[in-house]
Amino acid sequence: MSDRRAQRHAATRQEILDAAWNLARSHGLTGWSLRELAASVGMRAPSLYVYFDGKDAIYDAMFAQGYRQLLERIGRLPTAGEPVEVLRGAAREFFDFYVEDAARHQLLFLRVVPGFEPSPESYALARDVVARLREVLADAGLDRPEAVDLWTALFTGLASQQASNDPGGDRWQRLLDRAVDMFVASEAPAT
Amino acid sequence: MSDRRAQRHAATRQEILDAAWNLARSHGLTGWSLRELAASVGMRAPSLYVYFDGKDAIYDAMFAQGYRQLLERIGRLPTAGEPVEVLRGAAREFFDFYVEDAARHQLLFLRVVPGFEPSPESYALARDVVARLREVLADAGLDRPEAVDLWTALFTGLASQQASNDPGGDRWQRLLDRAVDMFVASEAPAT
DNA sequence: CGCGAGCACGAACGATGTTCGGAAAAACTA
DNA sequence: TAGTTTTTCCGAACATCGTTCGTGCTCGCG
Repeated sequence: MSDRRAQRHAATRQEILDAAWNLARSHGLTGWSLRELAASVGMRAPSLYVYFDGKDAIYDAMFAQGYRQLLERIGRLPTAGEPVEVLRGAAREFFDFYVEDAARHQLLFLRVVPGFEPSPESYALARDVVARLREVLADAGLDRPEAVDLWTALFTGLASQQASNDPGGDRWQRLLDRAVDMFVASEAPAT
Repeated sequence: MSDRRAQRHAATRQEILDAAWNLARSHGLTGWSLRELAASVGMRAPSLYVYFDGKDAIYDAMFAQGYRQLLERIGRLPTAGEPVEVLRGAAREFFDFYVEDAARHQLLFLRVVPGFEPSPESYALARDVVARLREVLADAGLDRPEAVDLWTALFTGLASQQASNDPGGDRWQRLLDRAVDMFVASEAPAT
């Protein structure tokens, strides 16, 4: 029952989400209003409350969608091969994901939206990403518990810097490889 | 001439800034209004425009003040001694500064305030910090140009994680030392 | 047909940052 | 001291924001 309705419901929800992403990319993650978003899908602001409980619920859906995208990308990462090459591939994948959409990076990894806290269900997706990353690092020989913390801190910070600094050619590529070298070097000769 | 006036002016500006920091610490960096801030210093909102051009100007003054504090702290860092110990001291100083005031960390290193861009004069202070950090790292043997980028990315990221995760005893201390080890290890045996 | 559920809207509320004009107070000048 | 100018402060108001309420509208189903 109510199949048609549920389908139309979901479709329009996705249209609103897509429009919200477009606004976030063009006007900044928090630089758009519900009235603008509604207008961009041919509605008025109150009608959005049929599909979402409020603006924070929209951010929450975007948060979940972003982490689902990341989960899919790192799920395709090859874990076999030379460890340092595996790590370089992972580093590049993370960095690209961070950099290719500044608004998404701010929503997922920085805490840019003033009142917003992700829901438990959305936050679980974020923890899935950390778990998957831990697998990748462990397969490459980085099995210490703090490796994943250092890794995420480093690459989140690097991506933030790239967003605010000038893109100096292949500078970031070299920086990435050097960061991976740092990880590998710290693992090899230590205790 | 107009000494008395200028002095009172500056004093009240500082009172407003202090009250803004208190509000930022208790209600969140963006969780306060001009009306609240004015009330906390015995004024009404429009009167704040005598001392600041608007809310962003207040954020800008806070931004400059925060970087002046950091500049003073890292200016006192000892640069003589065993390199790894110098680096550990610097790491601890940076991390402590980041962590001891979450609102300040968000204002200075993350881009949490929606419309705010620091003024050129305030941004120059941020570049002074980077320059000073470059000196410290170079004195300790880390003189590659990308060292400072990796350093700031790593510690900004670690501080952000600490702010959102649970404080697990001396876990962060070990993480810091391990990060410094990573830097030193990457410098010693490489090219 | 009638009816109930889902959808969309206008109007409005409280709160926000900001502007304007005028009143009070302070500082300076003669 | 008296007059004038500058500085400080505030009430009122504006546009915009997220959000709520009440009301129609349009379907599909009996």
